[in-house]
Amino acid sequence: MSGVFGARPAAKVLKLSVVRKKPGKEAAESPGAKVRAAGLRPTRQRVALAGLLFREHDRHVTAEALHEEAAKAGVRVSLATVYNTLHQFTRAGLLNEVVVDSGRAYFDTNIGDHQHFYVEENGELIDIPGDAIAVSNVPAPPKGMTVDRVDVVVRVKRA
Amino acid sequence: MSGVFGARPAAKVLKLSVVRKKPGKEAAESPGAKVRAAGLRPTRQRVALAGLLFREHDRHVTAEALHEEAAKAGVRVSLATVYNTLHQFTRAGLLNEVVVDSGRAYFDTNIGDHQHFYVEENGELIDIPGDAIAVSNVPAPPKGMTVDRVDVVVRVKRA
DNA sequence: ACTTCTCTTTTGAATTGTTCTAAACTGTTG
DNA sequence: CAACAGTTTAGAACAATTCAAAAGAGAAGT
Repeated sequence: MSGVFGARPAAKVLKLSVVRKKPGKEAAESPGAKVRAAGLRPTRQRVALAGLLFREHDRHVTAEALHEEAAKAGVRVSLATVYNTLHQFTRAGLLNEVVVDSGRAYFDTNIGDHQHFYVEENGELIDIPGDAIAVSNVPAPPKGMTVDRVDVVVRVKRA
Repeated sequence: MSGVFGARPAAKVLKLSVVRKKPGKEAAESPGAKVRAAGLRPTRQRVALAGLLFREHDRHVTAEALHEEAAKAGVRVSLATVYNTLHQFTRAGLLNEVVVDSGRAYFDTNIGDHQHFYVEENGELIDIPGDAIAVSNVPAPPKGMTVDRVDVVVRVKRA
């Protein structure tokens, strides 16, 4: 693989390097700022992944999918790094892990309190607005335990 | 707008209940009968596994765990058969698959509508009485889709 | 710019949980 | 009890994820 900088047509490189701005406060936090705010070094791959992830507010990705997406965007990142990064972001509170399928992990850029529709047929995840669903009467957790969070998954299928 | 649960009109609060405890005839059904009733040949291994599984009313097992348990009980069954059997029982409505962890599948002998506490720390699953939790205002599923079921997982951790 | 220190990334192997395959086996029926 | 279809088995194959060792790259100091 050739070096990232220098040996490539300008268009591709530009897309990535233009993200370099420091003055003033951006309306939307820049990827770099987000990474830094999470207490992580803003490395090329973390910033790039953050850029892809937080472009939209409600994204649901698997590690594989993000890895592919990065590749298509011309970002060279190993799959292991994608996994590492997703977990680090999750630990840092930038992402939410959603469990809907034993077999693959989904990560959600929406970290607010909300729930999901899950279409098993094609593995699609759809957000349910946070204030839509209400769960009541959750019983007290077992002794010595506290509720970490309540996940609601509405499994849907073709009518 | 609450086009809840497919064709159900105007229901606002979903009671996730239907605790299905048969009053009189509890363990009346023999393992063999259960297997047969499910339309499966009562082979030695299926009957043995059914015997282990349905001894208690609320059991949560993984394939590995059941396989080990069988071994300890002196039943010689291959892991593949355990997997096959668990899936067949699930398809036949004798078991419920519970998704709480991307990585392993749990099977529950309680087939009534109910929910779970999940202790991530040790992978323990604890039943929440079926009529305890209520979920309200589930929005209408995407076009052409119907709600298959609503899963609620209360993740708990050491206080 | 150069060094050094530490944190990151990478590649590929290793693990884990689950499914597949082909051959051997066993209920059931005639 | 023969014959067939349904089952089981061991092990290979798989998919998703993690691990390990070595190379690479920020950050800070000089």
